[in-house]
Amino acid sequence: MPTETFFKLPNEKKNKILEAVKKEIVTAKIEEISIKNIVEEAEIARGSFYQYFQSKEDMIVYLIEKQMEQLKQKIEKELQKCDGEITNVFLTIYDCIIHQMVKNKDKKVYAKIFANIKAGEENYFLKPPKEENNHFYEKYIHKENLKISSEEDFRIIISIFHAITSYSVGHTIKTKDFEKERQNLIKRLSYIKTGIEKGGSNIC
Amino acid sequence: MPTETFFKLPNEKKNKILEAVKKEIVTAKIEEISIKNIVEEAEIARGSFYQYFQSKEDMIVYLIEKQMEQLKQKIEKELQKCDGEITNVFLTIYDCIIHQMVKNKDKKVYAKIFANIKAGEENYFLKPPKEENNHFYEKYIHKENLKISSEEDFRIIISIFHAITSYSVGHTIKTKDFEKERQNLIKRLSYIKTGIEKGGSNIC
DNA sequence: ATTGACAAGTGACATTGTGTCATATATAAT
DNA sequence: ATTATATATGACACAATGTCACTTGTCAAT
Repeated sequence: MPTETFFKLPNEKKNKILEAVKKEIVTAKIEEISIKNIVEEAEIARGSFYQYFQSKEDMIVYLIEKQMEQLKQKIEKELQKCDGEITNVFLTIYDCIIHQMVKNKDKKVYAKIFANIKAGEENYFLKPPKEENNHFYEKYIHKENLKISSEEDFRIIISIFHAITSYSVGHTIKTKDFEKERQNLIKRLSYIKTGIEKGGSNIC
Repeated sequence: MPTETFFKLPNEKKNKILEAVKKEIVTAKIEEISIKNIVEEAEIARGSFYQYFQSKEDMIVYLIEKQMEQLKQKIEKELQKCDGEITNVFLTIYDCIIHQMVKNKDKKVYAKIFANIKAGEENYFLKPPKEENNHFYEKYIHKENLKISSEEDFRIIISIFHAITSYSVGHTIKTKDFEKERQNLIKRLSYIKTGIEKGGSNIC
């Protein structure tokens, strides 16, 4: 987390710094992000940077979490309108993510973040389904049509959708073929649905 | 790729260098891998390192691909013994990967590699199912029981299994609860199977 | 055995970047 | 006006990278 000093900064200055950070994240490879470039761009002294952030890491993590918080809000907003059918829920989530990477003011930042999420890392946008997170999904997903006999089963099903959605996002970044990849996701969801839906035909 | 000079090196020296690289990969955070440490450990001059490798990147990529090649061979060997049932194929792949991270001489290297695979990156062990790769899977997977009406469908199904397996590997690294995560994967595979299998009951 | 030409090895060096700290400046508090 | 406290600064010590002019080793041709 940034220091109190940083948060007390006049908004204009704070924004100038954050914009400089974003510019650097977008421009450089993640591992080559340079504080030097950031302080030059933001027109602050090197020492000041360290008055605001503990370290480079600290700054990157803060910015990522900030962006992900915005994404999460967008997702929640969209999910209000969703019918609760599980495949639609995850398609909505996918659409939100892609929207941020295509239409958002900070689209390049989002793209960079998503391209750099690691397998063994916490995954901000869709947290892996732990107990606490379950009730986030419970709010939006109708469970009646699911082949589950326990909370555990529900968690497993969520994790399947989570994995497929993440995978599709990753591929979309790689191929940049948005139309095609969305169709592929729909097909994947459809396949899974037939398995998890009682009775189960193959419509999406 | 390393230079010709590197490949011409006596095996002993080559190994000493590779072991030094592995040690550094295991010890340091991926983005903090230091050539300084490597040349000290391997007892070669800094300049020599650059005679062998184009860059740090080049060296890391080479080592990762080398390890992944070994993994791939192990996977192929195990798949020979497999019955061709798609869930068993992917469970076998998962088991091979976990085996490398638990029992192999270079287990820590594998763990580090898998923990650092990014969403938007090529994924060495199980390449994303493109046309060329399909026939790798075709060799080992029986298609008769799958709900497919085209090659495209087959690819989609493979990608689902691919995503689930990757996800499970990622989680296993994170939780380190091997037993539990394997059970979870089996449940996931079982859920998916019911969807892709004609008729489809829920046995794994 | 000597030569010479090419391959391999070396470490000092220029460059770039990091995080710190003593000092300077601004702001608030009495 | 004076003191205290918070914020800003950039020079500095340190560390790592990649390069290059130079040394050393190898080996075929004479």
